[in-house]
Amino acid sequence: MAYWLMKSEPDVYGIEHLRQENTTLWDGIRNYQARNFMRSMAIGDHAFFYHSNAKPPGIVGLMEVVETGLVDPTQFDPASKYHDPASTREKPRWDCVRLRFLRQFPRLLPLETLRETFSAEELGVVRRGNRLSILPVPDATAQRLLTLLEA
DNA sequence: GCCAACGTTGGC
DNA sequence: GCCAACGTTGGC
Repeated sequence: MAYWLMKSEPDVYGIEHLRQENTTLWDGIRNYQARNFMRSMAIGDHAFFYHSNAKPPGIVGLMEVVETGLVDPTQFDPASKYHDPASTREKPRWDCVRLRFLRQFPRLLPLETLRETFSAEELGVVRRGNRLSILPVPDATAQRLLTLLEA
């Protein structure tokens, strides 16, 4: 089972929303590297929920991948900010996964603490200027994270 | 294929 | 508001 880190702005879609909905389609990803990471996800993988553009930014929860290889419907919707006129139903460019709420941690683990604890190799999100909204988390890092988040 | 200009993410 | 770190676009 692999671990991932997935960013979302809490004002747009935060852990509270997921807790209420139980599952969500992680749509709107328009970066090929992030898309390719989603494509390599497997059902049962776990993902850390990261609040970006938050005060402070940090990890707040844990999710489970419950469906993979889903077409992102927003690419066909002219009213959506994620509309992609170059994408066709025959050859969709963007896809997504479905995630299920597993838990919300007792406290947010701030980026500042992550920077003090992990190198950029151990946890890519601590790299300055990192813009990737989906990142793989090495297993050893994930285990240390879970310990920190329980405390 | 190169590269300058421009756009986006996201921390601070 | 600023800026770092990219990704994308388009002229050539």
